[in-house]
Amino acid sequence: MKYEDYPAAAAPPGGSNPCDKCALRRLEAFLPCSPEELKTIQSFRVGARRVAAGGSIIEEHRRSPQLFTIYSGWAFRYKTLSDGRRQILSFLLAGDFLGLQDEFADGHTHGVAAVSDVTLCAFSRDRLWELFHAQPKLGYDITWLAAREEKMVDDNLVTTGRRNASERVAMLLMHLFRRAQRVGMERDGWVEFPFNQQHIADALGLSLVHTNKTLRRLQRLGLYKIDAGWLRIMEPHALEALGDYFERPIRPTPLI
Amino acid sequence: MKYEDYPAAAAPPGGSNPCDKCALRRLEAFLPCSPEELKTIQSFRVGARRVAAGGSIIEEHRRSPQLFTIYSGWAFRYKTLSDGRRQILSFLLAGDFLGLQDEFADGHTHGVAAVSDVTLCAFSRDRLWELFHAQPKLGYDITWLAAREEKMVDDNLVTTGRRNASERVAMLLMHLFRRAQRVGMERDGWVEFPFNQQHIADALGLSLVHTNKTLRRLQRLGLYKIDAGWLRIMEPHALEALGDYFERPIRPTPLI
DNA sequence: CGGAAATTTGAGATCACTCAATTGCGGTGG
DNA sequence: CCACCGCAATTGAGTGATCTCAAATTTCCG
Repeated sequence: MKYEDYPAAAAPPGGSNPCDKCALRRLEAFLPCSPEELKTIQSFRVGARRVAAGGSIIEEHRRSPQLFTIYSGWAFRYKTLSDGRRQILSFLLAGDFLGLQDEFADGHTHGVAAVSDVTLCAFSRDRLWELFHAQPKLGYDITWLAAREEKMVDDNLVTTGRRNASERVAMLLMHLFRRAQRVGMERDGWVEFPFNQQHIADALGLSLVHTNKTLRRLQRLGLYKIDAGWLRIMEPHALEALGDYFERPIRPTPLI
Repeated sequence: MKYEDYPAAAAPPGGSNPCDKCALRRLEAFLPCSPEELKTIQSFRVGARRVAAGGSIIEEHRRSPQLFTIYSGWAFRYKTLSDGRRQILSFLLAGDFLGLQDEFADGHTHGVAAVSDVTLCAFSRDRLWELFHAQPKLGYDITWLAAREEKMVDDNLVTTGRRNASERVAMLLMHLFRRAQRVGMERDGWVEFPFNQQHIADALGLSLVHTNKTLRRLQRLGLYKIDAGWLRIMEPHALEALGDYFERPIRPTPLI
């Protein structure tokens, strides 16, 4: 695995001292961070990266030399079986930290791909241990993020294992909407929604055709609207009840 | 949440200085640990707990005041929907660390129940942060364990989302066998297998009846045997190929 | 030995899948 | 400006895997 295999780091978003000025840190969704921690994060950071919609962020069977925090855009983690069946494990958006699993498993974890154009902050994997050592608090925070991500996968597992098609779709729409809302992506009740039906099918463990039919049914019931890549939830309570999924207000989380 | 709600800690397995003498630490599956780390772990430890087969280790909607490492026996993490449908998220056995998710989510994560009789080492949740602070290496190890657990849930999600019934069963049998083998539970090719078909169905997202029929089919093909609560894999290659699941030798992991 | 729980089997219903064709839409070249 | 292309979305039809219901049968346990 060589660094050169990766595109050169682009200019980090936000100028020369980006972590200070990072727009994400102004959101209520994220916990404040001491100047000292910020400095450590900054030194851990090696640059930014931009991946076009549809592009690959981490190859499925390769170990990325970097860890990332998503700055903007939607991505997803996935695994494929040898005959091509694909399962999306979870979706990622601003503030999500990725690449950690690779640290502890010898490759063969999961791939990450961009749905929309994605901007990422890149961190040096080599210095991860150093980070834990220098600032135990940041280590604790990373554990926090890992636990939070696992909780999301747990939820998805319940969905594919025990919910029927309508319930799955209802739950996913609410889940994605709420998460986007949380990081300030809502505009007049609409949220950017760059997913196609194949993404949804692969996330829910359904076929493309059945996903389409289910999506249409809920749309005809007036529960949600999708227009030109934007999503609006018309009947949040109905969708939550249908999916038996009640997202409680999420506590602020750390931002690395 | 009061401590009194929990049964009093029983005598820790292994005597008065158990972490030193812990039988698990002699296994190749676990990384060695410096005397200093061991001392910190020891001080973090508040006792042991024993839960009878079928008993509850962590209630689904309550925050456990303790974290645990499994010392012996099989357990599982699960979630239930409001109408009672249950999904098993993952199985736990010796060396697995549990209760971490609760640290970062306000309850409402998952329940943990014992399949066989289970013995656990209990740790004080209050002192978790202190542990990260005092021994960053142990914090790093806990993150490692969290990432490893997430990887298992990822695998299960692929299973319920994209594998058919036979593939699911094949993959689960191999998975459980290999994990038990890894921590020294194999005896003459057999491994203790205290699960009933409802457990398997709930883990795989199948109905009980269909699980039974699938299990029988694979058994009639001579791929495995179950006898008096013990499992033997007769055709590992066939099961691995069927499940498209090839467990690679797992690296030694930390043991907290 | 008796009773409860777990397993097994059969039968019919249903949800989700596959195959196949059509429609809608944005982009592109003439 | 329009015909044409490719991809995503949509719809229909028939199939099949899995589910539910129901009833044995076996195993476990007191």
